[in-house]
Amino acid sequence: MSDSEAAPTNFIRQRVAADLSGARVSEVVTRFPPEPNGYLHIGHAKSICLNFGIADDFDGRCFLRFDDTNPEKEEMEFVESIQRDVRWLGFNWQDRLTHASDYFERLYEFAMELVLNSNAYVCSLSAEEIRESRGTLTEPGKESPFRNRSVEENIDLFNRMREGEFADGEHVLRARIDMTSGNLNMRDPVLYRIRHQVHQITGDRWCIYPLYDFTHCISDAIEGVTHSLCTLEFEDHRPLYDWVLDNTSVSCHPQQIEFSRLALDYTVMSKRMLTQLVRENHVSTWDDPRMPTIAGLRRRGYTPASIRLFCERIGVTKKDNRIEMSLLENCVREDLESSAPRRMAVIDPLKVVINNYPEDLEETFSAANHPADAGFGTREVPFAKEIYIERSDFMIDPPRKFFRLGPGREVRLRYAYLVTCTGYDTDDNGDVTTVYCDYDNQSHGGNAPDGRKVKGTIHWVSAKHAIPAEVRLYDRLFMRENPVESKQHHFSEFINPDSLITVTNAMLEPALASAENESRFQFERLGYFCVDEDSTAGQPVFNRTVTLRDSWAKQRGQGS
RNA sequence: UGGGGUGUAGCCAAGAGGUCUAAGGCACCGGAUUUUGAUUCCGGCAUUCCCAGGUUCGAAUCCUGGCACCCCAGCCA
Repeated sequence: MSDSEAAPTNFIRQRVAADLSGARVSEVVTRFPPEPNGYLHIGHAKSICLNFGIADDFDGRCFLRFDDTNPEKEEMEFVESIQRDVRWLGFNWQDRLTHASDYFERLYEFAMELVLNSNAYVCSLSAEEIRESRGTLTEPGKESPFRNRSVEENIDLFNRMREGEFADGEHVLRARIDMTSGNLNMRDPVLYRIRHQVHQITGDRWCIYPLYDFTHCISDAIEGVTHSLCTLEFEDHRPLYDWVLDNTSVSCHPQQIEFSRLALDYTVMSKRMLTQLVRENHVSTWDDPRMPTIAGLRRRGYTPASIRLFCERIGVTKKDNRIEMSLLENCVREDLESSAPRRMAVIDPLKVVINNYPEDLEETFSAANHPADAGFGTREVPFAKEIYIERSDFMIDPPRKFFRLGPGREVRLRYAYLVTCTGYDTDDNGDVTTVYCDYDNQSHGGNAPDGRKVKGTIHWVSAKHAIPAEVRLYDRLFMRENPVESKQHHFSEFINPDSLITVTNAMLEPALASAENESRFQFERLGYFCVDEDSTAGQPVFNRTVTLRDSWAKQRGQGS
C-alpha cells in the first residue's frame, strides 16, 4: 500500500502490543465469529481485517468460528458463502475452522457446573413472564419464583430438558446473578432454551441450545483466544462475559474489547435489512452488485486488495462513524488504476462516417494496455470507415470549453487519427443519428503531423468489428445517506430507482471478446468494468464497478 | 442520581502535559504535465481539539461541572 501512509495502528493493536511486551500473553489469538444467517458484508470485512490482520502482524493465530447456536435462522448456504468470502478477501484460517456447536457437550458440562454451584437455575416462567419480571431501564426486576430451587431439582430438570422431556419454552436455564442490576444483561440472563429444531450440523442430537452470552465467552476460552474483539453493542455484555468465565472452570479468560461498527453512506448494513432487500426482490440476490455484501462487491468488480485498503483507511475506534462512499470508491480506483488493462468501449453509440476514408480499407492500430506500465503490452485495434463514438462526445452547438467533437471541430480518435467534423444528420426529433468527419491521413496513430495542438482525445470502436454487449451501470442503492434515519419512513422507500441501468447495445473493441468471468478492465474515459457471470459466448455482460473521476462532469455541475 | 459508551476539519483519523500556531487519508479548491477532461505532480485546506471553569511556567492531552449524541428491557447474535 502507499508508503506515505502510516502503518495501521489503533487502540486495539496498541493493547495487543502492550499485552505481548508486558508478557500478559505469550501469543495473540483472535477469532472471527460470524453467525451463518446471511452473507458477509463490508462491515464484517472490517472485523475480518482486524482479527486476521492482528494475528498475521503479531505472529498469532485467528480462528474462523461459526456462531451456530440458533438453528432456526442458520443455513448451510451461508456457512459456505462465508468461507468463500473470507478466503477471497485473502485470509487463511488454516486448520482453525470451528463451530460453537463443536462445543455443545462441553458447554453443557460448564452449565452443569453453574447449576452445581447454585449459580444457575431452571426457570419455568414463560417468556412473557420473564420479560415482565425483568423490570425496565429505570426499575429493578423481580426475582423468579423458581430462583431458589434446590441444586438437586435443578440438576434433574436440566438433564430432563436435554433429554427432550419438555416442550419448547417450558423451561429455561438462567444464571443467578442480580435482578436489581442497572445492567439488564445481569438480571438472571437466560443461558439455555429448549428448541426442538434440527441443527445444520448436529442434526437432532440436541433440543436445548445455549444462548450467545453463555456460548461466546466459553468458546473463546476453549480456543485460547486472548483478545475477543466485537462491536460496541456488546459492551454491556462484557460483565456477563466475565461473570461466566469467572464462575466456571474454564482455564483461560480472554479479554473482550469493543470497537464501533462500520456505517457506509447510501446503504444499509444490518443482516436483517439486507435479508429483506433480497426477500422482497429490491435486489436480485445476496451478490447483487448493488449490495454492500462481500459477494456483491466482488461481483461489482471490487478487488480483495481494495477492500483491505478501505478497512485500513477507515481505522478502528469506539466512535460512531459513517463513511462516505467516495472513500470506498477511491480505494478501488487506486487499486484498479495500476492493475486493470485498458480497453475501448462505447456505451451509448453514435455512428461516425469518415468521408474521405476508403470504403473497403481496414487498418489496425497498436494500443497500449496501460499508459504508464509497458509491462501490460499492447493490442491491435481495428479501424474502418464507420466507427462508433460516445454520444456525449458530440454536441451540435458545443460551449467553448467542450474539448470534444462538434461541427467544424477537430479531435483525436485515440491511437488512430485526427478527424474534423464536417456535418451530421438528425432524425425527426432532432436527435443526431450520424456524424460525418474528414480524417487527416498524415495523423496516423493520432499524431499531429505539424505538431498542432488537439485538445480532445476520444475513444471509439470500429462499427464492423464491434462486439455488442450488455453493460450494467450501477449507482448508489439508496437516495439517502442514512436510509434508516427517518422514523416515519421505511428504508425501502428510499431505494434509488436508477440504481441499475442496463444498456443492451454497448459496443466493445474485439479484444474484449474473450474476457474471462470476473476479469476487470478500464474502459478508457468511462470507468472500471468487470465481466459478469451472466455473460454468454455471444453476449458479454459487463458491470460498471466505478466511474473514473470526471472533472468535466463536475465542472458542468453534474455527477456521473 | 438506571446502566454502558462517545465527543479533534465536510467524512474518517493520529495525538498519551512541552517537539501541536494539531500527522495522514478521503472530499474540496487552485496550478503543472498528459494521445484517457483519467493517472501523476506540486500547492491550499482546524491559532484550534463539544462547552465552561480549574491545575500547571506550559493542556487536545490532567481535574471539576455542564451539554450533545449512541447502545441496552430477544428463550437473536
